[in-house]
Amino acid sequence: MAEPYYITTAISYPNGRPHIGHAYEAIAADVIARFHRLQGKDVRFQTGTDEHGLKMARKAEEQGLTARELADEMSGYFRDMCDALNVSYDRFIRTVEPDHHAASQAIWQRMEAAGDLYLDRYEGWYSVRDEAYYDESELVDGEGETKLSPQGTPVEWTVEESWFFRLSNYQDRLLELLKEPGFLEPASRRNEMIAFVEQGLRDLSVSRTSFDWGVKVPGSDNHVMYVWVDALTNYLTGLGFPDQTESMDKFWPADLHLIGKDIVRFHTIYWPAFLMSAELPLPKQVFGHGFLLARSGEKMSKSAGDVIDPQELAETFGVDTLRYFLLREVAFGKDGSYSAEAIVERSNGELGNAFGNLAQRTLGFIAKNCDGSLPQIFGHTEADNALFETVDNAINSEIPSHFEKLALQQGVEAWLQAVFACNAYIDSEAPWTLRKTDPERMQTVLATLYICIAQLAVAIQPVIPGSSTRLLEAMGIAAEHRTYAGIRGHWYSPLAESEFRISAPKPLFPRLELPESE
RNA sequence: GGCGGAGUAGCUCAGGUGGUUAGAGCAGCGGAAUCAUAAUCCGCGUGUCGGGGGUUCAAGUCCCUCCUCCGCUACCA
Repeated sequence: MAEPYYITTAISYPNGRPHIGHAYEAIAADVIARFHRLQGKDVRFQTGTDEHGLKMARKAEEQGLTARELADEMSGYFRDMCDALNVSYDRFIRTVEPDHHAASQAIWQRMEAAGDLYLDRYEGWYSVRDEAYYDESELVDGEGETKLSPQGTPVEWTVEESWFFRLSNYQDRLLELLKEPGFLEPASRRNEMIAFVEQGLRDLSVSRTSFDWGVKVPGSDNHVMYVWVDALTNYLTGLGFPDQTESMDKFWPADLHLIGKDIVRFHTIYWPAFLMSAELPLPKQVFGHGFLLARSGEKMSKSAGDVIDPQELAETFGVDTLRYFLLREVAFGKDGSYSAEAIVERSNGELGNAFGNLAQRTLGFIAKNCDGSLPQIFGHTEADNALFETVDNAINSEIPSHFEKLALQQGVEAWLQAVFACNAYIDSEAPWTLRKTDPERMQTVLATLYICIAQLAVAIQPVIPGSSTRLLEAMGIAAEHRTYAGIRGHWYSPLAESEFRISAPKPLFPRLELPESE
């Protein structure tokens, strides 16, 4: 039975349209999911939207909609984005779905049974305008005796009945967990969370009575759960929790929660504590990726107002080009920047000139000079074997080990180096000269390239699935050979001896021009 | 304020536990080739490794200090 692998993105809060940051996370998760599928694993990949909470309720009110109507509309945009970006999720979850409410109430009841929930009062300085409580230390003095929030809005001492979670009970176990190497990556985030726990954990207010757009607290109908309690539970809902389903057995605990660096605390402190309380296994790894900044250095977020529609970017530059760019340009885990110039440069330089053109010149040459039949092999030289070794080392060792460690940028870099090696090889072997001087050697050189190109196309499938598949189909590579293991097998000679004929190839990555409007 | 991270070629960045002439990609310059999406290949870098001080036979790599930028410092998500 294939090894299971469960990966999730954070679920997006759809109080605005998807922006490039959402696209980045979805694409990165998709690349990881596709990579593990190619490794032969049984992958489950979940993404979705987190639709409860005060902000959604308020937004709906502003627009004269019910919260549900707004959620339905907005969630659709996120799903459309995933589909447009070729994100291969197994389930797109919505927290408004009945099974999710059931799952959230079930985990609540388990936490309650463990004695970790109690009813008390939450009091503090509340800003109506900010809809947030502030700590005494954060307040600034206003005119006279008044206190103001850090945003300068008025605050008043407010008391609200609330359920609390005994987060403080889990301090020691959380510290141990956070210190486990690998649980929280990249490591730069680890110290922050350790410091957070070490300063002492207060119990967490986990219900609200001031609005009702959320999951009802079992037995306390006037309370809805704090959105994070229900949001985090989505990772279980998708597997059928609380039922002891086959999926639960197989996929829980999750192998990877891929999230943005801004919500690391919720995933590495609150979530593990909830799971400990509910006596459920903990996720194996949480990875907090960085933010995408516009070249100007500003954060591409909905609040900044500089929303760039990812689907528009995909239409302008191509889905695969956008996917490739995001992985190649940004060191995974760090912040990165994007610009039309940078996308065009990467696409033309690496996808078009290096890889696309390699395929084009090789396949075109074969189509023109071998009557469309695949060339024969008349014994390999040292140069051939050196190239095979380079490519094999890339696809069998470097790329997988980098991807395994979520060093996605370096994985793509290793792939590109192998592409460069193929271009150097074709130049030094010069089949266009051999055509006149040594036709047999020419065939061997072309066959060598054919094999290497197919291997490179397979290796880069997770990143540019559409283009890779198109190329592999044009090359006659059967679906069962389009895996890391399959493409290293013995497929070339049978293919060459088959009825397969290659036709004149079409450019894989057309040359891009910089859009006028940028 | 406290804790943590970063400052390396024009640009983007690599450089575990200190050790031969500090590296890569892009851009730039020169050359080769002409199969190909005018794409490719080869060659070319005297950089105060943020400033200053120190330890050491030897420091980008350790210690001290200063400057600049960034992250975290709980109940919006």
